[in-house]
Amino acid sequence: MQKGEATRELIIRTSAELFNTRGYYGSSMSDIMEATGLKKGGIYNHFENKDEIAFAAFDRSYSLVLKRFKEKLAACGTSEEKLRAIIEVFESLLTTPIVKGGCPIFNAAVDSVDVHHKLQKKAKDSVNTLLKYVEIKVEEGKIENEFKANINAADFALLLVSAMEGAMMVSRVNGNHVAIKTTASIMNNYITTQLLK
Amino acid sequence: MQKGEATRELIIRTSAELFNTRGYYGSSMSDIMEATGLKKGGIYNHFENKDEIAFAAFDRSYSLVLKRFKEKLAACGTSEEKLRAIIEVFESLLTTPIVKGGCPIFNAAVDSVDVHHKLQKKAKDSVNTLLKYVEIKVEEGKIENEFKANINAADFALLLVSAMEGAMMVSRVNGNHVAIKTTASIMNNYITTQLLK
DNA sequence: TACATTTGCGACCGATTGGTCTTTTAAAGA
DNA sequence: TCTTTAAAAGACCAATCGGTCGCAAATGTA
Repeated sequence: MQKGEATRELIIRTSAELFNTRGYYGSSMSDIMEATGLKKGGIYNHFENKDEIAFAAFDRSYSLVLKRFKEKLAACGTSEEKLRAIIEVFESLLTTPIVKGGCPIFNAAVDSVDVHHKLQKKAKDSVNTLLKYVEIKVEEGKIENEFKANINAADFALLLVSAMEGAMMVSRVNGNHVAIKTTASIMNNYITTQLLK
Repeated sequence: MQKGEATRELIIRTSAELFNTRGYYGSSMSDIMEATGLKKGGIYNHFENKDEIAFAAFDRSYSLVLKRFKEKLAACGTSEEKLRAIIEVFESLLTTPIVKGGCPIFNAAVDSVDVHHKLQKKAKDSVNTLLKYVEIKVEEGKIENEFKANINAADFALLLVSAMEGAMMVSRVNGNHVAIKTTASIMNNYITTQLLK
């Protein structure tokens, strides 16, 4: 009764990486079999179908990303520190990955758009939750009088997330960390010159 | 001897849209057959295999994107106008698409990373060409004395492209144009306050 | 140890994948 | 118009896709 749970988690952990690097259609059941070392029956004993594996894998990746954000930010005092920590976490998704292949949230979004309604719904909700999360941190900084009162929290959140995610794509395709690190430093500078009072 | 060329172009045009919306593995030969109205023989008469179709489709999309940039910018006088035109073109990739599904360059990059070496190479080169293209426009603006001398052209190009591409992903997954339009306006504002002398 | 239950194996399934090849059809050139 | 050449059709192929199921092995319980 606990062996099964361990196997289930092995499948989720393993396939999360597959899906995040190769995408939904790029990852076959055979790939999952090979990566886990299990055979068909061993996998379908724990999941109804491929979709259920993908959902479970996404849920795991998503919650781990959120967890990393929350843990990093828990150690921060000021809102400025929190925003800089957010940038650090984005960067860390490439440099010390939770799941290989960059940001699981955006990867799932790109991967699912127009081809997998249910996964797209999940990805969409997650993207917007992430945006809202950042927005709230900016809003808090305004309330705390750290940030200028006239800046638009939602707009800045969108810029920050878009820029970091876009830069992650550039870094991935180039196979190095130049773009993500450069963009991190640009955004940090933006905070200094535009946000701080 | 010219009918064949028309068919070839039909295949490229049709499959470019398929690949850009559903990705390489998400688009099957059957999909291409259905979308073009041709049968197997009619397609393989013009292309050796699926890869060759994907390459031709990408090349077409890529050159059309570059063409749109160049045409838009040709109508511009100042470097400021050119940068704002670049932002407009990014926005237009969603609002009045060359190929449905957003930016073909970044889509191909995301789609191919870790799964399709040859396509990734093409996408990588294209991404970096695009970055360099923007960088040069910024550099020109510095030379013309329109932009501040101390700004880093490559950095700004990276920020602009990353932010617009990231925002396009957000817009696509949300099924509206809010994110891309907002980011366009943010970047335009950035030009006004940070770049211009 | 004996038994019940969970877990995993692997042969098997129909459908679909990318791709080949021969035949038919249609378009060009003389 | 007649012939040559190009283009399209579609039957066919092996391999792989996601998925099922009966059975054996391992595990947990008494």
